Amino acid sequence: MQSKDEKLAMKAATITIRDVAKDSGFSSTTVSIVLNNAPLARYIPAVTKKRIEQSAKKLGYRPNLFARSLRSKRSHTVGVMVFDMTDPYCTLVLRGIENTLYQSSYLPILTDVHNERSRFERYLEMLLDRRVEALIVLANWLFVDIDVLADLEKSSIPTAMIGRDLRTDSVSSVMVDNELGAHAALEHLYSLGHRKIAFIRGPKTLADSAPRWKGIRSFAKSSGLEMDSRLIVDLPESRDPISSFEAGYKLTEDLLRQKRPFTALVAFDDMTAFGAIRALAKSGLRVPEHCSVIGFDDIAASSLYTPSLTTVRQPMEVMGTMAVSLIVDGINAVQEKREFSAVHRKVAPELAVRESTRSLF
Amino acid sequence: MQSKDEKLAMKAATITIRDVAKDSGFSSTTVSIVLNNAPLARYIPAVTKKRIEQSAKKLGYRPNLFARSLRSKRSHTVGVMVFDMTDPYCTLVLRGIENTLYQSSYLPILTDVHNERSRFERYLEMLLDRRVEALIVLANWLFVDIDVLADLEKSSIPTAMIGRDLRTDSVSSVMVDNELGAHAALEHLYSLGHRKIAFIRGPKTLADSAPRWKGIRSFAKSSGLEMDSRLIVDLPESRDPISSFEAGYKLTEDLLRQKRPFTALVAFDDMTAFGAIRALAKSGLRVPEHCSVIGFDDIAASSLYTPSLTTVRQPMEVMGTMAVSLIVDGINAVQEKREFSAVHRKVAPELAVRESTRSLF
DNA sequence: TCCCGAAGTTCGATTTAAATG
DNA sequence: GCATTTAAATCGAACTTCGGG
Repeated sequence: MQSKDEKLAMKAATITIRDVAKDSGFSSTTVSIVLNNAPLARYIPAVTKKRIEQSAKKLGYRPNLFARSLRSKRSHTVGVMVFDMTDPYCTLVLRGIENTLYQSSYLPILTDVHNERSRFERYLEMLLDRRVEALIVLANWLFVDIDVLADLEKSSIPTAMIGRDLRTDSVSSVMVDNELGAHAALEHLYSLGHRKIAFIRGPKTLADSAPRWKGIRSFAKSSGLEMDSRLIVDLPESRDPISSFEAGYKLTEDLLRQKRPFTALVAFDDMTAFGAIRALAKSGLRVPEHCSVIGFDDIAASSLYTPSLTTVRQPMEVMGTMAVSLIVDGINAVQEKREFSAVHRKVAPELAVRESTRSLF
Repeated sequence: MQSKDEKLAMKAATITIRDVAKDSGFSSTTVSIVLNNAPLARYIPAVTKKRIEQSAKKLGYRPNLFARSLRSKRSHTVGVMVFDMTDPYCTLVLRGIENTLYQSSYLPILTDVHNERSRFERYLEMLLDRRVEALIVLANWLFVDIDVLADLEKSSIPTAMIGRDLRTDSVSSVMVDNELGAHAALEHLYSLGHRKIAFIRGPKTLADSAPRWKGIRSFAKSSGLEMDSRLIVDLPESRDPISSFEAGYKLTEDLLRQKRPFTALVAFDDMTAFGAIRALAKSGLRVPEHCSVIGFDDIAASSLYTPSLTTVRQPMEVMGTMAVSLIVDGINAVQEKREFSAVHRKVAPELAVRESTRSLF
């Protein structure tokens, strides 16, 4: 009894292909062929097509995507896994992802892993259950975790990772060239006449730390710059990106207490730079008058800071776009049963010179 | 020929309920009942259950959600529409949404409308086609747009809007109490001894502007504070939240040029405050030594700024959580065929006193 | 009536195979 | 054989109905 009423109500609310068939006077097969412009549509006369299209529009027909996906095994959906949404680094990358996906008519399912293994696994399962056609992993601030990669590999759908370079041929990656960026940062300070330079390096376990330091070393070597090991400190390991602000503050205080003069400071990233600037200010040191500071990333806040922060910009929006185009290629390859192998892209950063560094000349 | 091979390959890759039925020796009906722990499962002996569960686990069975959704008409998915993803205001709200959704096993589909009508409409259509069970709209920095509301209303699924107060009983809303917040901001400055105060108001067309100004007026009236109309300026209308930084900078320069002294400045939001601080610095005025500055929102950058920004905090994560719990209630009501009407929540902001304001006493 | 299990229908669209003139 | 159209099978799970003990 109730079910009869329901059915009527449903019919009123949701128009199926059969309703269009009935209204137009053709079979649902023909309607499907016409509306999807399938190969067979070649044989269908224009009048028929018009009649069907009019009925569809009149009734406001919208195909049921569950039914369609059930048959086609496609979801037109992409899973996006972010390791920490509150990291300011994410925002622009996400916009790049969203924007490019939009153009390809895919929809992103966004998950935030909170840097937790269990969340990662549960989310991965949920996404796979929903048959996302590809995966984009934003591995900002992620510590070495081989297992994560293994989980990803066995998922066997096109996957791109942003922010880590990998040596796999199953997972693509998009990375900034950390070495180049750090090299450019130090070169910038050197060209402004700075010779006594302090360094706050990244946490040892963070993938970005080593290449950035390598870039620093390489410039120092080629220019003959002497580095004072007492002016080199390391960020502690932490799961929380905000903590690099606090650590930057504390480490800068430590540096100042040593009374070894320095005229410039290279921070591991922008957050660390902000912490350093705060510590300098607390000691009555102004940036850039008393000390130049340079960061890395160019998060949104950096250009808003007073002084605005000189930094090495990661082209985040572009990186998001690149990741999407990689996985879209992957999806197409899968669709056409072609082989495809992972691609590893390293993008060049760009020096953003602003107010926090000044020339000594 | 190819299809035969395909079928075999598929069978190997994707295990259906029938495979479990075959393996366990029971019918697919029984398997379904057991694995879903349906009401009828009461009657099924433990041995049978165990056998079926073991088969399912052994084969790695995962139910096909398309098929399930097709029958149940449920997607376990929620659409999230953000008007501008790059607005720093979004991040924490999104985390609140994600986090709460996670606990209810819903997945968010994130869309970024870029403040464009056409994108809004296309995305709304896409989300509805995917049968999202509810909608959360993050209407930060959105200008009055009646049509948007109308579109939302006719979608007839539970909808919550964050950042706008509405007078509808079809769309719920979660808002900060702007009036209270602005009142508290001015009260704070007044209690520190400030009497000559400049104001940068929000754009006239932005919904938040009027109530915030009302809060200012109400405190001024009750305390007898005199306001100098030449120290009151308005942000221009713009689609881009970053622009409030630039406008804040420019307007503060204008204020300073007037040579009418002021010891404190109330900015419409944190971005505006950052712009103001930059302009003050350019004129050699230090914050808070020469001028106190207070913002509104408490975006992530505010506590990282030097000086750290005193501001009125919107409990953004909580607001995200509230929106989710409203729409989850809505979903449950729909499921149980209960009536439900929109709820309008106004949450109290909290004054975050930091370094950018100081006492004159 | 209670317990256990299976056959068959349904959800809505796509596709194959086949039937018309 | 050709243009035009359609009945029937399919995708995978869930639910309704029914039968035997």
